[in-house]
Amino acid sequence: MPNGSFNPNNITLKQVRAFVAVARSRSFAEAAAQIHLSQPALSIAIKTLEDTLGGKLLSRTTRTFALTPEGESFYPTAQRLLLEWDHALVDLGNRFALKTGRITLAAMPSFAANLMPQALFRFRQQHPNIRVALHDVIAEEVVRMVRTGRAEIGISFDPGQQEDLLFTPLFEDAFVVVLPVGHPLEPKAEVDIQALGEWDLITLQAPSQVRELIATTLQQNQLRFSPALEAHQLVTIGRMVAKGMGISLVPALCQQQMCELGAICRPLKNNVLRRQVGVLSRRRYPLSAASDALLDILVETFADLETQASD
Amino acid sequence: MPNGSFNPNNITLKQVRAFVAVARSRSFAEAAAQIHLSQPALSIAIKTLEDTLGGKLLSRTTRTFALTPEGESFYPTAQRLLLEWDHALVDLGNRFALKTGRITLAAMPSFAANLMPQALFRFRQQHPNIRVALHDVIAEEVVRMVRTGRAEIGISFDPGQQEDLLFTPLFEDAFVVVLPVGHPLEPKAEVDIQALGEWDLITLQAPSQVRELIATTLQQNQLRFSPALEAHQLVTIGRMVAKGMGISLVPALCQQQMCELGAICRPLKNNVLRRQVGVLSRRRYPLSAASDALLDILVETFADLETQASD
DNA sequence: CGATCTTACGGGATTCGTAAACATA
DNA sequence: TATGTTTACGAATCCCGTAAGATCG
Repeated sequence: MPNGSFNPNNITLKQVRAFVAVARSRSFAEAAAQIHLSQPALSIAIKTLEDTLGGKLLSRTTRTFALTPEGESFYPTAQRLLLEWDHALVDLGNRFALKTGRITLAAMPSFAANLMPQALFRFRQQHPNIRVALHDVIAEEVVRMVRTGRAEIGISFDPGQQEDLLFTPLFEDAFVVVLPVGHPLEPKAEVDIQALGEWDLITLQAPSQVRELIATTLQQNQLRFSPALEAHQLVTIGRMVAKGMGISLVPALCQQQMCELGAICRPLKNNVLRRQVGVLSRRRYPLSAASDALLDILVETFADLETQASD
Repeated sequence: MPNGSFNPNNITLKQVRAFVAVARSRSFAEAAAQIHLSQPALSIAIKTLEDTLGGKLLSRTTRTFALTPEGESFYPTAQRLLLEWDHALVDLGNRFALKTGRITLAAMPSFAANLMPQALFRFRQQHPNIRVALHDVIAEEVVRMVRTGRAEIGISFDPGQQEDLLFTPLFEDAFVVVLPVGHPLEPKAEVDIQALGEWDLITLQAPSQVRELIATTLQQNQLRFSPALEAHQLVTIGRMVAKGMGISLVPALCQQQMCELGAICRPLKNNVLRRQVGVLSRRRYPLSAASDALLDILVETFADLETQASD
């Protein structure tokens, strides 16, 4: 009588859904309507399921209906598992549809403070239910976080060719000179890097690529790199410059921030100090749908951005 | 690009099994072999699943393999739910195959003590992994337990036509007279019911169908039913008879038990006191596969059993 | 006799495997 | 270039819906 081969692999979710529908409504006809199936189709689905299992789940005649003890014990289990399936699958669908999800990203402070807000604003307008955790850390830490997977994507300067990292360039950021109001260099539209030697330089304290880049570039121009003052935060540097304690070099990204702190920015002649800014991600580790969408927005918003100094 | 209609109902267990296999083995080829599918078939299964969900679960090229974040988060869930399904389905299959299960049955004491053991022995020989709980209670309680579902099947006298109960007759049990050794009636091969009036009668104390049946039958034969002694247990009655304190009437089922207690049994002339013994179950409540099997064995073992008194 | 489930059967969609094309390290 | 995945396509299977049949109360 039984099909012979009992194999749980052959059992279909549809069959179990059919069983649960029948068990719930206690009627084939009603259940068939509920799951959008003709009565005979449902009948066969149940029969096939029973044959595969090797016994009856329901005892039905034209006028009476009952679950067998086996059906009775399977019913709540089936119901629970179907619910869990649906929950898992719907959740997955929602992630792909960007209706839920979570992004962890890292960005260097200059970007995080000055450009990220507008990108995140657009992103959250389009996908209000995706949570975003933004880590604003120095460029080196951005790289580290992406490399170790603590951040899915990161924004930093180009870390160069890396076996395990992928860099998507956004734009080139030129460094600008930060001056106090009334500084002798203020009248110039552009500042020659050679002119910097005369003034006290204020730089970032921590060892960083930015600091290295400045040091290297100055040395390439026969200037000594001997910072008069050092600080950790851009804000501090801006304030010190504004107070007339010296001049500084910062990414053009920070120019508005510097102005707000009371300093003045001037571009370097020939853009002699510049660095590629872009999005970092892990090679061979695909992005989540949400991060992918954010990446799109970042590219769309900032690709080929002009970062020239201006008042 | 996506299929358009996201519907968890369309997702197949087979597809999820395919995904889990690929995620586990990190290779389409190996996974295909594991689940007995050709590589292309598996490829399509994954693709269909991804299309239905609306996004990628795996990122694969010919040389690299990785789960997407969505796939990564779905993998353990899918694995767990598949395991739970298999467990539930295998358990169900085992019940139908009588490799596991549990029966609760009730039987009146005369049957439970005298005939049930051999039936259960056969049953457990055939199905050693099915647990059996036997309630030996008086016939009325058997009926009550079956009626309320506390026992799936019961063995008792025919309770008569009942709306909610089904009675499967096994055999007819004739009552026998129980005498002490050396009693004046001992020489007779059969005892006329009229002869009983001269002796003290020992009966069951509790109100029961058996007691009622005896009372009614005696009265129909113009005899008074006034038990000299009453007891609760058959054993007690047997002992009292053996001691010469009176005679008794018990189902022929108990005859061996009575003999062992030192009493003697004689049939009643014309089998004037008899009752149908059979299996009780609930109408409209199908039996479990296990109970069904036990019912088969009961019928096979005891149908049309001869219960005549003999030494 | 009426309501309800099951069987019969033809059409359509799905799924499979083989073979060829394709893509990446 | 070699390995592993995807596309192409014909064949087999499965699944569904309509219509007729069976069954129990």
